[in-house]
Amino acid sequence: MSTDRTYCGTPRAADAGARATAFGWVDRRRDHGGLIFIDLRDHTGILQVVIDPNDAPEAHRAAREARLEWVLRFEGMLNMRAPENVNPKRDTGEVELRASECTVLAVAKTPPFPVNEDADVDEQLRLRHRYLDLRRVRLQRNLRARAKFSTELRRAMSEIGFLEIETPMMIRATPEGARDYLVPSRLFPGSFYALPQSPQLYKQLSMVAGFDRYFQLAHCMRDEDLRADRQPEFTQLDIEMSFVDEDDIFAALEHAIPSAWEACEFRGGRLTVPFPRMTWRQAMDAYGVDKPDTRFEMLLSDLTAVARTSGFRVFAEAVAGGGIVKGICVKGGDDLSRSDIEGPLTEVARGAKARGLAYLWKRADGWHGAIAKFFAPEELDAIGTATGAETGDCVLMVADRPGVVNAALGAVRNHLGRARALYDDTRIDMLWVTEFPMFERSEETGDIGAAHHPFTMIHADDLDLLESDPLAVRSRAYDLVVNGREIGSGSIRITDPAIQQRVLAALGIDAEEARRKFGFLLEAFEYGVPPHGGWAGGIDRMVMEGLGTDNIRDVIAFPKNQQGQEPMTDAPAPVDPAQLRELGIGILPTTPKP
RNA sequence: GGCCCCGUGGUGUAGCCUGGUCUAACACGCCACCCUGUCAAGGUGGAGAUCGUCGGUUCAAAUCCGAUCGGGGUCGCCA
Repeated sequence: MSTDRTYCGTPRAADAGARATAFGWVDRRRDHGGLIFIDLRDHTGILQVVIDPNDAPEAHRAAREARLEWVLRFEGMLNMRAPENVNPKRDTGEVELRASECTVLAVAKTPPFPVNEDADVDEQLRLRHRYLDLRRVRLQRNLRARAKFSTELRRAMSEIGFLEIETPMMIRATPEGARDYLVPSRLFPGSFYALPQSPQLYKQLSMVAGFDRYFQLAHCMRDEDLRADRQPEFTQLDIEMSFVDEDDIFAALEHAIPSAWEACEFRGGRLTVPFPRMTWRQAMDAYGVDKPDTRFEMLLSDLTAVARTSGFRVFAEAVAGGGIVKGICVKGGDDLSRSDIEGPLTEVARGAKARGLAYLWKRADGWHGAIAKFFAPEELDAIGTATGAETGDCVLMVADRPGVVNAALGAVRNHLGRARALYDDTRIDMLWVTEFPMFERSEETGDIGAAHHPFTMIHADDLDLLESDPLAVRSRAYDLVVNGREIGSGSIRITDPAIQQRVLAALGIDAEEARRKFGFLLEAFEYGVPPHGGWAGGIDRMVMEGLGTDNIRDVIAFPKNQQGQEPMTDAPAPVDPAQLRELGIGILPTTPKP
């Protein structure tokens, strides 16, 4: 049926004069009573078909019945259009197919939303008819871009000696990390597989097996609440390498990601390699966040010294209580009104738990603002010097615990960057953030947990702090950050059993528990483990960034909604009781709402 | 679980703040007829909405109040 098929988007002036057969969906029809024009659409584009009742009465009869989204086959002659009929808005606008035959391959109901235009439609409805949504130009483009990105990543990884190894989808539940999706075992009632949150342990075992350079476009599942950039199942570029340090891993990714990125012409962009590096400490100090958006300046400055001795009690008391004071300088911020600052900006700062936002304007005649009177002239000068404020600028300050100060100013900085358009939207800043802390304390429980994971190697200089001051220990974990978003993370792993044991001890995991949870990994390491490290990054998020969309569902063919349901197939759904019985599973009665 | 936003014909919106003139408007789509060079074709006519649901206030509710359901965003969560 498809021999000699002419794709709708392809014919050009040079093709005129040939017979052609085209297949596609009706994008639009214009029925003049006599002549009928049908815009025939496939994934390559749109071709105008003319059906003239004098030439082809049969075809005309068929075309008269046709409606939007019907599937048609046309046979005819590709003709040049008369000059006055050329449509310059369309790639195929110089030609048209003069139909001799028209075959209706399928009729279509009136679609529930327009397929032939990029209208905003309720997302639930789009998901219910995802096949129609995917038929639209935008998702066609997104998913084709994604496929190309994946293909190019595979090609680039293979090119530098990486081997793609598939790891299992049904594995042992991991005790740490996100909530697992469970799969019941029929042969072992009461026992469960888990779907992988990542192939972490398998890829490390591949290193023990001597595979040396592993990669996979790995599907991962995590049963956590969803966000605009988070789906319960997602795809990672997952890599692991033996006999390497950070430089080798960065170099591999600085080959693969830019190759794929540039092949896809994402944001017209070439990427500059190597990607800049910054330690976690530098990121926190200067940007207030561990995923800095380096597309614009407005760095955080430390004002603790000035604040300590100032007459502004809010500042002085914060410092006396062990807190810090930092500020950012908003260039040209003289246009920020008191209500701008006390309204939206303070709201942003409060969102990060800050109690308020202090502000000073530097004008030609000196410093202004409600708190200016609490500072001595030399203190104001010091603030100006530290923040780099000049006449016409505004300084915003927060005093609190270091964590709150950084988070609040970091959030205000990002907000202002966006609101004041401080960067060029086509710009792509990729950077490595290195030397993350090894441990962090849970706000809720107060317990110490692994910031990355328990197999992350300790920074060589900090080994001695492992027992005395674990929270000060730096790890050899790193993130890749793009325009202020984290898209992936990795680490050099621990392969020294003594260090591993000390890390587990710091986490409060004793030898017995360790054997129970990760015994197979620790045992494998006893048989000759190469030093190794790796990284994993979200393909979905990279493609989002590349295409400039904020919604992860726009780069996934069949995504779930925010409740984790798929409205098209209506999953999840109850199953037959017999199926449950076979698995030895009973359903508890749901707790009635009070 | 908390907070914020949204819910009006098939689709997208207006109307809601300031209740009555809403017997709910507009565009697209749909149906019929007319129309031989359009390309967001055009013309004429038509069908299609108890305004998410329930309750309350009122002489009167799309409009005000409460609850609830659905969707989205976000915080928690995501080693």
